[in-house]
Amino acid sequence: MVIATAQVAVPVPLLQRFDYLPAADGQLPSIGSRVLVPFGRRRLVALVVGHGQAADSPQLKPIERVLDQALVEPRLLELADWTVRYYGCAPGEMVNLLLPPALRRLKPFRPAPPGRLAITAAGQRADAARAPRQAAVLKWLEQGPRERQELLKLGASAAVLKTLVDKGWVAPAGAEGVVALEPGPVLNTEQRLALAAVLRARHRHETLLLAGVTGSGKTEVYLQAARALLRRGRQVLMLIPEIGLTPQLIRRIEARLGVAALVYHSSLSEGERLACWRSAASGQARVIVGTRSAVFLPLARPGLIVVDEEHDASFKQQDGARYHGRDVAVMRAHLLGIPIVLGSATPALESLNNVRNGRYRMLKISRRAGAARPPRWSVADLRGQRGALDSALLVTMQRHLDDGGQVLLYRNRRGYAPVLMCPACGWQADCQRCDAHLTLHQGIRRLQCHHCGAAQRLPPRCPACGEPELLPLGAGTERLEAELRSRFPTTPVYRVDRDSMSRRDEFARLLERVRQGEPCILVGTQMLAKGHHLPGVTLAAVLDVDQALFSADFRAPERLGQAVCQVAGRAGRGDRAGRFILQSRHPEHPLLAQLCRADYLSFAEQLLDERIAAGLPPSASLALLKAEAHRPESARDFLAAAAARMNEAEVEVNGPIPAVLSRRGGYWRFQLWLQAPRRARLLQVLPDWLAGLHALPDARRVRWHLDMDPLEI
DNA sequence: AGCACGCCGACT
DNA sequence: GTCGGCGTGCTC
Repeated sequence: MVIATAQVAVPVPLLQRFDYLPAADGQLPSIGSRVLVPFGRRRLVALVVGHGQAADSPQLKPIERVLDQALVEPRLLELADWTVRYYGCAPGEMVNLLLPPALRRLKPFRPAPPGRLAITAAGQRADAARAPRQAAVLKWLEQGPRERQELLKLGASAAVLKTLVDKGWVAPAGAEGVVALEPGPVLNTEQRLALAAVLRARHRHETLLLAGVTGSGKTEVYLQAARALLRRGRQVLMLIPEIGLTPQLIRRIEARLGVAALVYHSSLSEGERLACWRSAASGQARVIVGTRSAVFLPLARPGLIVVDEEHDASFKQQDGARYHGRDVAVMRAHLLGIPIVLGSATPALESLNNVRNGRYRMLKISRRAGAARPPRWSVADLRGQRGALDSALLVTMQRHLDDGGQVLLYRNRRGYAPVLMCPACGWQADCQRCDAHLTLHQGIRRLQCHHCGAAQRLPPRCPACGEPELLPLGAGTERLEAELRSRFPTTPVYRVDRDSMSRRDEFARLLERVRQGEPCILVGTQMLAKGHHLPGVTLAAVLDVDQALFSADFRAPERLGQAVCQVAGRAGRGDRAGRFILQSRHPEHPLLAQLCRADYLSFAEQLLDERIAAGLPPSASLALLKAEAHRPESARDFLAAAAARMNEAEVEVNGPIPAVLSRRGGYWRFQLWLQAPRRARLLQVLPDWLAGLHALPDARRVRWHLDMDPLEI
């Protein structure tokens, strides 16, 4: 006998859905319902993803309770389903993708009091003359939203705050509605054309790649497009790579669009995430800015998706469901039938390839906004130089500082020195658990492994031979900072990296100070290069590009070009001309010549030709099966068994080969390359193959996962 | 992933 | 005599 069942995605790493009988009331919950199900000896929060029929069998259990009928709308379910199938992960991951943590808990979630409070429109009209304590709070909030903690410190009591929230005079910041509007700049011709193209697509799906040089005012295009859709009552979702500078972005969006913008990312508290999730689902949140996980936020009236800095690798999730936020966003816009704008000064080759094959439309902005001009480029030859800084660069720096300019130096290595060596016996400080050197951090007198986090005190002498003077080799940002301080004693030197900017507002405050315009030197890592507008910077330099020139990773040239162009893009964004210098010991390297000769887009088009010629992504589809184990043979044998089971002529299998970092955190890492000229074919054969791997005896002894469209090899 | 069951070594 | 190590089996 067959009976009707609910197909349920249960959050376990198994490749099946599970069938359940209706709950005690006999009704099957509708698709998208959040349910509580018995699972083994446990009870789990899960999602109904389908209805079906199954042969009646004693192993079928009834759903214990329906927590929310039809909580997740079908199109979002479809998106999550596409994601788990495309990336080869367990259907149960859908639960993690679709529900905020608060709704994945067994216990009903008690929302914590909101972090930031703001006065509402009703609160502004309210007459609280008879309630002096409430009036005081309203007065404080008239100057802008404040932290709850801050209000309590000022003397508000929790009871007063609760009363105000209950009356609707005060609300969690972001839900308060209209903010004062600020006029924006006038768009130039290219910006207007880009905006017009986005607006033409407003009733249908189209992927628009907004390739605008650094400083070209891409954000302004997003904002005006967003405004048009907001006017039609639609919501706008904007994805950004990292949360570093969201407060500034939020302020700008609110000031220009006159509506509250909500933030969604994983470092919010569970309560805040839930509030944002609900607000997005209800349609109350008009603009939502978030990191990749926000791509799965429910939207009542979606109108436009924007992915800013679409080339950025942080859109790729590196654990759990390893999805690419940009690519899922494109799929979502497709399912919703709405336009999506991918913006970048340095688009990913994947996106450029999609322009070539007609899937995306390119919108170019080739000139900077306002009066700013592109910086002048040159390469400095580091050969024969003793320190990490070329002497000609130092002279140029001095000249720019004397002229009242600011200098920005990029070095992609934090710490004092990447290697610590004994000059007597050749010993080097290496990580015990990784195939890597330890980085010297002089300030805290420690050696740190940047791959596994291991740290130890700085040894007073060589552990191998007793030599007391150990030699730091190479220079990270910390050493550069010290060297710059001694060479420019009267100029402020600011270091920007994860070590020096531990608190988020610290960096924001520094940027604020730098924008005052006083001459200074900024030295830092990625953090410094990403999208900041620093009009006072007239000179920017990349201090060492050489390791990228000879990397084994086929994406290294692309990443190098992106980093270089982003750093160059920091120079000359104000009214003064900018200068950009690349330091290298291989100034004649063709890649550098190519980069300097052309703009990023021609450089990238050429790289794309080379990739296509070599049959590498994005022309071919690539997936990596990555495995790691304490014993190297376990990982290698597992992958070898996996390789033997792939019997598809169209899928080329390579490996197992050791990963670039062959040992990390005590695990030996290997990978198997699966490459196919046609993505569809690869996707077709993967599910059965993966299911077979789960059944392999070694599958439990080895940590492994599939990485579809890997960015890190 | 959890969580149980099960079968072998050092402890009150 | 038992507490607990982790191998392996199962989850609608």
